[in-house]
Amino acid sequence: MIELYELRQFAAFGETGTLSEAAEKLHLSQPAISRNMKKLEDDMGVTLFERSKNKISLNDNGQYLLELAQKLLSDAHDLPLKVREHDRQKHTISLGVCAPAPIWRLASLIANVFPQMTLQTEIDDDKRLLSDLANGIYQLAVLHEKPESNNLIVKECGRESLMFALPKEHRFADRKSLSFADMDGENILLMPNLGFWDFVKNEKMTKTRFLTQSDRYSFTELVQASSLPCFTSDVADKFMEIPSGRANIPISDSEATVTYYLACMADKKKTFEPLFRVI
Amino acid sequence: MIELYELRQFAAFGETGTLSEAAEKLHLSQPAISRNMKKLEDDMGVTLFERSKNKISLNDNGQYLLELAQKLLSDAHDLPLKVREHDRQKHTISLGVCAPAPIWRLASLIANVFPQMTLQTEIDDDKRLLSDLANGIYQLAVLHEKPESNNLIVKECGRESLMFALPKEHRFADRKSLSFADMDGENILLMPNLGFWDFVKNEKMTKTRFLTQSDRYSFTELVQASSLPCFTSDVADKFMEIPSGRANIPISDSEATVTYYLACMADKKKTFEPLFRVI
DNA sequence: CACAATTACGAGGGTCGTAAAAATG
DNA sequence: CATTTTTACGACCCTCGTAATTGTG
Repeated sequence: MIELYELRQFAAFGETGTLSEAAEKLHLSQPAISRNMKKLEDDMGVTLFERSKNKISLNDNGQYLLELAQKLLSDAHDLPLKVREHDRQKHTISLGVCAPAPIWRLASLIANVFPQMTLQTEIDDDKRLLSDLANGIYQLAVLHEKPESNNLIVKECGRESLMFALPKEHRFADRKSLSFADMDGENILLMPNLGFWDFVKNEKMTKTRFLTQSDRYSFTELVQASSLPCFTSDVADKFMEIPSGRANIPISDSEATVTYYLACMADKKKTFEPLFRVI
Repeated sequence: MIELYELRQFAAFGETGTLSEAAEKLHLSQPAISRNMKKLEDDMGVTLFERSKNKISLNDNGQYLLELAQKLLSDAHDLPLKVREHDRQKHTISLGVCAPAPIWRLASLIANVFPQMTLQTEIDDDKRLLSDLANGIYQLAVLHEKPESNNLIVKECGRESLMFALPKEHRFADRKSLSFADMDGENILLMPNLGFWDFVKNEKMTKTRFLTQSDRYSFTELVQASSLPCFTSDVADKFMEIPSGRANIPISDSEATVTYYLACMADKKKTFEPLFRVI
């Protein structure tokens, strides 16, 4: 019977070129490797080595076995990792979202309903969210358009209205509302990874120069220090620490207000029913 | 370190359902399996079993590991077989042919030029022969159309002219030549696996009813006993035992005479040069 | 009470290391 | 003569088996 330790030694030899180095690599003695290579050769039933009196090297069969052995050893190495990953998946809920805001409320709800589970969130677009929900990468997804599929369980989970956060001295600071067009062309601070909200940047405010700052902490610092407009929303206003001294002006465009929908596959209805009930 | 013997025991348990049966299957004692399953579980770092006091079964992780382990064990099992097959390939020349006739002469030539090699032949159509030649399944191929590719070494290796072998009492037995059309509609004995010659059956003699007999010995028996026409060729006439008492009538159609071409990949020119020289 | 799993302990196989020999450049 | 492989021999690890224990249907 072939055992992995033999293949490990064989691979070590194949990678080092001499029995001595292989032995050193594996913290074994040369004779041990020498013996086991003979045994391996015997088990394989064909020659694996070119042997001269004080030199040994792989022949064609050996080269071939080396490839196979490396593949097998790699698979064997991954085995515990895969099983642990499989186990970990059982204790994590993977949530895909189309924008950051829905996470804030859902995170605490999920933590309450499934106290022993850890939450893993990822931002992606609606299309990918739906397909990755179907193939099991996500157990839950938050979309901004109500999906029409009868193997999904769907429930509204909040709305969000985008606003401009303007410094008091801004010329529009006392407006009751603004449109995207009103502000288009200004320099605006922007936090990236806004999910589907990126469409504003790409479609509604094409003339605007956006200054992005990826780190969330740095971003709030920047907002405090700067006199540039930035975005906020009613949801952000409730859940996040808002830069003081700014006027939050609602955005009049219909696209600035969205409804979020939480979805899971129908076959997981029972699992997530407790969550859907408290939303 | 995980070893295969542990996975073998785990797989045996997974397939039998109880430690006792697994032990019996592997000719081991239950305690041995019990211990090793604990060790395996320990090495994996997650629980693999549902344990009650006198019942043990796979949990979800265990089920998952079972799949992975079976795959790995299967790969490990194949390892010596693959290496032996690889070794065998070094001692065999694989020859693809488009029809049986070229084999007869080539077989003895190859045996003379490469005495230590064994010859393996297979019949296939020209298209497959060329692609399988390129991807290394064949080292040599015999085609009936001269291939135009500059990474091939090609040389003519004989011609073959198809003939009808008619019993003396057949109405055409004293003809000097016949066309496919002349004989179309008769009942004809046919040996299958004729390679590209099948086009005759499929295109030239569509009205004919062919009686096939796959075994070569039975076929010659049948030919002796029967008074039905059959095919032969000038090459077959030279190399095979020909049914006596038959008239061999050449076929006048141009398609009934072909030239065969032996080909190998250009990078094997040196290997097969001795063979090409004697053709 | 038959059957399954676990625990405890001793036996044995096989893998390892040390030492020595042989061969090479 | 340093380096490498192979052979020989003894030690020890580790896996196995037997026997006993516990628990279940």
